[in-house]
Amino acid sequence: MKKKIYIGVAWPYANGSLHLGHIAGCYLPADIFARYNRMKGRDVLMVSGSDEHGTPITITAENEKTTPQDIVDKYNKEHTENMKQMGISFDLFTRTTTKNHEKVVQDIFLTLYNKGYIYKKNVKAFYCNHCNRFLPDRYIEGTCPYCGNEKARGDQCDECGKMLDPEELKNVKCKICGGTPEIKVSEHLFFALSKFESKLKKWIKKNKHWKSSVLKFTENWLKEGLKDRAITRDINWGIKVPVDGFEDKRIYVWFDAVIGYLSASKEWSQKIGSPDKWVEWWRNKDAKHYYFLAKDNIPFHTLIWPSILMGYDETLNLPYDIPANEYLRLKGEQFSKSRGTAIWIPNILEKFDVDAVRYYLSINMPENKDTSWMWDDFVAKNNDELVGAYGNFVHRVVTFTYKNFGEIPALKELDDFDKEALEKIKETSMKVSEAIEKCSFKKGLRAAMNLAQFGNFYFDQKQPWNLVKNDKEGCGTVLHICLKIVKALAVFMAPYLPFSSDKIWNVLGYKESIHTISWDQCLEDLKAGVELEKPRPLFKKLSLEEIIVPAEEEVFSKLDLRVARVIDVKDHPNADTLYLLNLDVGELGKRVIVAGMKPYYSKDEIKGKSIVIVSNLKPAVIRGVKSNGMLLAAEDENGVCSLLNPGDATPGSKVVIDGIPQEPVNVLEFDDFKKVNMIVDENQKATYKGRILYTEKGDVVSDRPVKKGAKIL
RNA sequence: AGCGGGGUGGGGUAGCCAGGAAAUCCCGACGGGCCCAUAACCCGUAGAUCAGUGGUUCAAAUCCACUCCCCGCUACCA
Repeated sequence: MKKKIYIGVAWPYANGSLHLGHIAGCYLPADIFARYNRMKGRDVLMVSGSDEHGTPITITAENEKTTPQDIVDKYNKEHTENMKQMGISFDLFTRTTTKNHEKVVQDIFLTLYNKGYIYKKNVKAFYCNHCNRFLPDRYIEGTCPYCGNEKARGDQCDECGKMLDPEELKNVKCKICGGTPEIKVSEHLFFALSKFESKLKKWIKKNKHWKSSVLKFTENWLKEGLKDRAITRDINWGIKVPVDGFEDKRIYVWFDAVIGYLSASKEWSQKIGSPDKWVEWWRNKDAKHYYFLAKDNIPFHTLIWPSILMGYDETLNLPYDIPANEYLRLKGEQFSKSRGTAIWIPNILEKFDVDAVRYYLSINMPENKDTSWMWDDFVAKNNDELVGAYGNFVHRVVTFTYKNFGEIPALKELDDFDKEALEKIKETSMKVSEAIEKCSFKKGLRAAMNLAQFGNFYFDQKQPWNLVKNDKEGCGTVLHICLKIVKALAVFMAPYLPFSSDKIWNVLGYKESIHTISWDQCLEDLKAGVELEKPRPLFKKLSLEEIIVPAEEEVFSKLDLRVARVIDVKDHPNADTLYLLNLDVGELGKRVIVAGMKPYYSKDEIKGKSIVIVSNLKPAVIRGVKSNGMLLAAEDENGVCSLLNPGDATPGSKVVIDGIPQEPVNVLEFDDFKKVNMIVDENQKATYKGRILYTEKGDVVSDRPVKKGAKIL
């Protein structure tokens, strides 16, 4: 029987688009691994799906005035589409809202319940009689017992930063209706994680081949002792609890999502018409289970999911390896759905070839530490490595052969260098294999790229352009070897760059897809005489200017910078360094903003001044007071802080710069604003990208002398 | 400030978890070669006290302690 490889990939949460961080973190490595193993002749089963239950989705639905089902349908469709576009070769990408999944989850739940691994326990929680529901912590507001802030949330006080238990709050209110909720006892079901502690410890001892970060993380959790966790929630969006008396509750998302690994395997079996097929992966001792996920997901896969499996059915396979990745950041910031800084898959695929993106994500994969998506680096690696080294080698070889022979020439006499070249292919095959088997994907790619470089070297040394004139046979041999290298490269790159590899395969005259062939094909002979197709360049060069400049200026144009006059200054009631400024913003009316200028300016100094504000910044509550925008101030490397002075421009008038159109958005996210880097120049003028900010009355300058290059925030 | 992750030639990195001849690869710089190829490719040269200090050891980038700096999350960053 063929070796079985099971690949489970983290389930993307269905309340937002996928971004590059998701792909680099788990989908791409999983796909590389899957494609490689299929070529190695192993039976691969790779599954995942959208994670579609839980509170955040219900909140998104409320915000968008629609139903959870709509939200989930929308993102499941998008995720499915994006996975396909990125070339992620799932055997099944499903969702947690299927009947099958519900059935499997309930079965596991009930079994664990009957075995005593799930038990009832009373929990105190706030219940709103008016809304007729239990309130999650974040829907509770009350007076903080520590600092007296009246708007502390159930889980935390924004004023003093203390973590709270909802019961500690005084004057508790329901955030939804404003009514007064009461504490009610609610019965919930708990999963007895603690009962698995010793078993888990034993099991983990056997898993020394895990990545150190995964091992360390898990051991830390175990050290602190495992706590039983509530696995039911007082909401109505989720899987029904198959226990009497829990009709109003649902199974908690994290519990249902991990079970997707099993339920999806079963669903896949049904879909291919052999419903018991999943057993070959799950009850076969020789099958190996791999789980791909990002670091924030580690304990769910190293502790919780194994516990569920152990408790449910001892004969099921536990994870063999969990090569969790770190994070991919965008220029130092983490990719995240909740912040506006990500690069979304739907957008990026409009602009770039999939394989170019896959190449950069692969060569830059956050295998051992966080890495960054840097646009200049993306362009450099695309142009110098993918296009320059790999693409160019393939193209120069195929083009040259096509022009001079039109077909694959025969292999004749070999000299030592030729033999070395053929040996190099074998060697690379081993290196790439070994690396991918160990989930060292970067290493594998690099090994393949080295072969491309060697190919260029060989081609150069052999000078076929000279040979063709007086030794056509010898020239043919050289090209035959080069084409063998090209063929091998297509195989080695197939897991990483599936689309371009397929193209090369066809150019070489093969009719089938490269993804159906065996890895060992990389060493097999080429048939002389096969006609070549007319070659086209595989990859395109990119230019940084086209990519990056519009992106940043786009953000600047969203700003609505205005002149404002300070009418009044007060101390912030709950902060040492903050003022409340009452501003006159002309046509935009009057408003209050919070400003951290107390250490730098006295009240008298500020009062009456004209300043510059970002008027369309998303309002934020800062220590209990809502701030409607923020003022611009400069701070230099010595810590000198200065307001920006718009001269005697009228309140409400616009602050603009030349060359960038003004298209202010209604609400500007703070994260977007942060991307705009304005500085003070040597003449004390406020600038963006070397262009001076000005109003109808003249240039905006720094109120106090600051050093050149002072950052404006 | 709390938690987490890092600091290796100009930039980006590998190696460090299982210490051993002063260190990998890519880009960049400089010099040379080639002209088949998407002004691509090939060869050569320069360039690192492996953040700092102290310790363990016959031996440390690799182990331990402390310090400094950077980044992410959280926060009276607005």
